[in-house]
Amino acid sequence: MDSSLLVREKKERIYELPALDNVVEGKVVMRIAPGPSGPLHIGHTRVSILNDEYIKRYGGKLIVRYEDTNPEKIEPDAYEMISEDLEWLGVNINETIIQSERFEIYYDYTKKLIEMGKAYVCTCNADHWRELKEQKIACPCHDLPIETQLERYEKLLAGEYDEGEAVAVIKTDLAHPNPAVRDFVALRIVHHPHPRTGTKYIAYPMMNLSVAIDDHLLGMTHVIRGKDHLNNTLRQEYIFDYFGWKKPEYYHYGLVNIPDTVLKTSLIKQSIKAGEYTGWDDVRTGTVRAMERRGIKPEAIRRYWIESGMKSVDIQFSWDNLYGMNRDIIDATSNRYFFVPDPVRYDIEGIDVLKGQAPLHPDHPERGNREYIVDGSKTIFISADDSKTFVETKKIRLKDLCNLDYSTPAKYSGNDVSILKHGVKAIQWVGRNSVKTELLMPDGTILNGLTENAILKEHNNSVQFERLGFVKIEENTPENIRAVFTHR
RNA sequence: GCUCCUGUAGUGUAGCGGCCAAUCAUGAAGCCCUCUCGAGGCUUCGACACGGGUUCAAAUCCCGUCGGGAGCACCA
Repeated sequence: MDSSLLVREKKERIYELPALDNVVEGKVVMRIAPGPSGPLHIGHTRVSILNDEYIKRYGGKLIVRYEDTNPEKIEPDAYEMISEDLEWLGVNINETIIQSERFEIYYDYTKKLIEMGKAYVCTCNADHWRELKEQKIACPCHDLPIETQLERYEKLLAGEYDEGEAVAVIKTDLAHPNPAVRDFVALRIVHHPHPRTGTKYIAYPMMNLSVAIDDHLLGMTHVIRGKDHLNNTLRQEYIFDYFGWKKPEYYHYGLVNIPDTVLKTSLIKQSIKAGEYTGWDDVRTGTVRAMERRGIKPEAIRRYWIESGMKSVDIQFSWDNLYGMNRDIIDATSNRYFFVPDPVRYDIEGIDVLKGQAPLHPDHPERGNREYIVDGSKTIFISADDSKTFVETKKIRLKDLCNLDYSTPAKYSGNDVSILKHGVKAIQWVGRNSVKTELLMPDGTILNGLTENAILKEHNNSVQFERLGFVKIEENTPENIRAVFTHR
């Protein structure tokens, strides 16, 4: 019997996002709708990539819509930062909309809803109103005549109410079994100045109002959002139904739990202010800018989210998986160099001059070599950790140079590579002509050390420090090298 | 409390009633290779939450239990 028949064929799996429903090729309109409270973080990249992938697949238009309807939570720089982040991610934006420029539109539609008897202006105490809702009871304002509602509405827009004194409310179904969808606020009063419109407006739309109106007006055909918006979708659908608008296809992906990462923009902002973080790109945060700084490629992030799909199950984000994908991308392009953290000096005796060479990349010899000449006092540095090993094992190999026996100074012990087979360790080293280097680690600490000077000719900013891991170079001068650790 | 979403290996994912003694990636372990703790090659580990149904046949359909998550904001 032919045993090869028993071997199962290995299937390559192609990762593809699920097809969208009701697609008209070339006519798909989708949006990314960030609140400009800070730059994007890794969690935001999912919806960005998904939308971008679908528009690339079907053709159409991707709109970025800044949802700046809460003046108290706006970071004025965020608009610019978010657009930079999206560009870095490779997300192609066709149109940009800013909601704070569209308040009049929201006011008009709210007025129409009041005229239709589908909205009211409520002057009740907020807590009381909420309690009534919980008991499925209409507040006294709910059923006032439309004329009264309109009068109140004019007063609301004109600023005759103070904060908390009045809100415009969309009627849904007070008897709805789901308490989350019963009557929701559409407009509220805020006196806090808006970074873009100042004090021009005091009636601020709530997201369910502005989102529903804009999704319709901008012609959204498909909407992808996190599962946390499920109830908001239900609320927004009331507005669509009242106006008889065609609803987009909605998709809700599951929540992403991102472990060991600071994501909350308000916290990051606070830490920056306190001088604890160096900025929005501080490597201890999960911002897109921090990813970029650490040498994570946008292609890796994209692949990660495509492979994760769009299911509504809650998922656990895995840095290991992302690093694996990133390693796939940068390994071939990253040349190898020796970096020695916490250097310990050794002089070598027993030979006049040492020569050696190492490939820039072991899998790509055509790229050439790093050439080594060590003479004079034959001074080299190895890391404190390796030095400890040297003291213990009495024998070590300086990779691509020579073997050493322990003593002070160290003793040259030939250049027979085969000692590696007998358990001797090959370690990285640098000579006197090495460059002072700071390596920033993901926990914010700095590893000080020396890097071989061949790195000065490196143009690519992702390289691998042998036996340590991949790093991204931020500064590369004969005086100083600054690098950020990417991953192993 | 009410409402909604959801349960396939450590993590993510494929599966859409028979092709499933369940895919792929990542991870972990081992071996080979390599002058890196990288890459590559090979091998191994590891999952259908549970209980009932329906059916000739269930990971796949139905019901229940249990578990995870979200919402019930004058935030987005």
